[in-house]
Amino acid sequence: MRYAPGHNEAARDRIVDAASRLFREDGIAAVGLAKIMTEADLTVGTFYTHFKSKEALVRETLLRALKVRHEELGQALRAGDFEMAVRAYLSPAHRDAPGTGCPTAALASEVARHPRATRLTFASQIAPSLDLVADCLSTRRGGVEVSRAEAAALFGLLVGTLQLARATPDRVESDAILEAGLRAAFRLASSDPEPSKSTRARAR
Amino acid sequence: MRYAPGHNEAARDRIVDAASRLFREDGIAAVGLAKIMTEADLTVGTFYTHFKSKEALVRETLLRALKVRHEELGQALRAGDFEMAVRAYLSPAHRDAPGTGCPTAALASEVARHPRATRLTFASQIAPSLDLVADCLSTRRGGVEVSRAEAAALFGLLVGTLQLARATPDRVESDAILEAGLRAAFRLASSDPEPSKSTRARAR
DNA sequence: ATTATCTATAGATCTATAGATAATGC
DNA sequence: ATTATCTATAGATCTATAGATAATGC
Repeated sequence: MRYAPGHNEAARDRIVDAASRLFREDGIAAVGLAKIMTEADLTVGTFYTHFKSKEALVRETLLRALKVRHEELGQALRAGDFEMAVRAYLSPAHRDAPGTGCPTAALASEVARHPRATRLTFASQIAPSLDLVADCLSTRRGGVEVSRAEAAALFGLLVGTLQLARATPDRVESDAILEAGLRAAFRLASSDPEPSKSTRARAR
Repeated sequence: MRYAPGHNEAARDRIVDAASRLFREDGIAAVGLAKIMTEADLTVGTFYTHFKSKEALVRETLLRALKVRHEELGQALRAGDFEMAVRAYLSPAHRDAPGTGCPTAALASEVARHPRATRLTFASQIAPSLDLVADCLSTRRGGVEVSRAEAAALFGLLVGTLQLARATPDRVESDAILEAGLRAAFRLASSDPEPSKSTRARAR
């Protein structure tokens, strides 16, 4: 080790932090390495002493951003504040700050088009968060078993609703979507039983 | 008019059709005009006799793809087949065919980063579909008024869940997400009342 | 001596434009 | 005569690499 200890790690961290924010703000395909390296106060050439390829950086940013999110979710849920966590997710503040917000809402559809290795990284990192949500749902519903997939459906609601709110140019309508998403999320998370066949038939 | 009547329109249609599919499959930023024009059996230079810019083409593809989707949704709902429409949306077939599938699931997060004109096109085209869904929900819930935003929350569930299923590399887990999404969608669409405060309190 | 950085560049691609060519109706 | 097409190219950007330079520990 010749440069000061931690020098390499510090530079690498700056690259990941810049990429993590830029990818979420502008999309992975739309952000070039030059922009990332400039934000990290380095020149482009240095990139490849830290990462094998842009795709390796993508995996690293997903890894780190999803880990950070998982920690925050764990804290919120251990505090018993499921409703607060959902409210924060579907808040105007989150909608307006994609760069520091949920990586899934910002990048899921793009990740779906990336190589299998990247999708595996993504899936392995959201799994623990989904399990936390599943446990939380299970408790709220009085102990009934809740699968990871069922947690994914609730998460899907949050992700999709946030995306629609972000794509909606009218602020008032966008706010209304966030609030309707909140009500729907609480309904899904509630302990109410599935609707019976007779109730559904009557509703037609 | 000197070329055969309809010549211009036919070429323009081929461009929009190719772009519409490619954008949904690979993302807008990831698809170049050269690829689109090759798929349309033309050379790049011709692009600008049909569109002012790539962004104008993006607006046109959103316009057309969302119109097609709206017609299909209208047919399904007029046939009274809300459940079938939801099943088709969260089907493995739809998950595996993004190029001809829902433009919102494929492109919403990217559209959110595009210029206001593009977002306005997007919003104005999904609005009628959301209104159809709102009417359908209203009927299913016995006539209670349902807002466009509430329909957007249900739509958000479908969009987000489909995206998660697409990003999930494990086929079995991906299928499970689609099925959990279905159950959640039917629950949101049901006539069951909102959970009461006491029920929610008990669930903790 | 080692290693992270720099400059410089390769080679491909991107959006967009200019000017020549080909296809048609008047 | 008009217009959609073609070829060719400008100028910027993209990912990635090569080789020189600077920063440190031994």
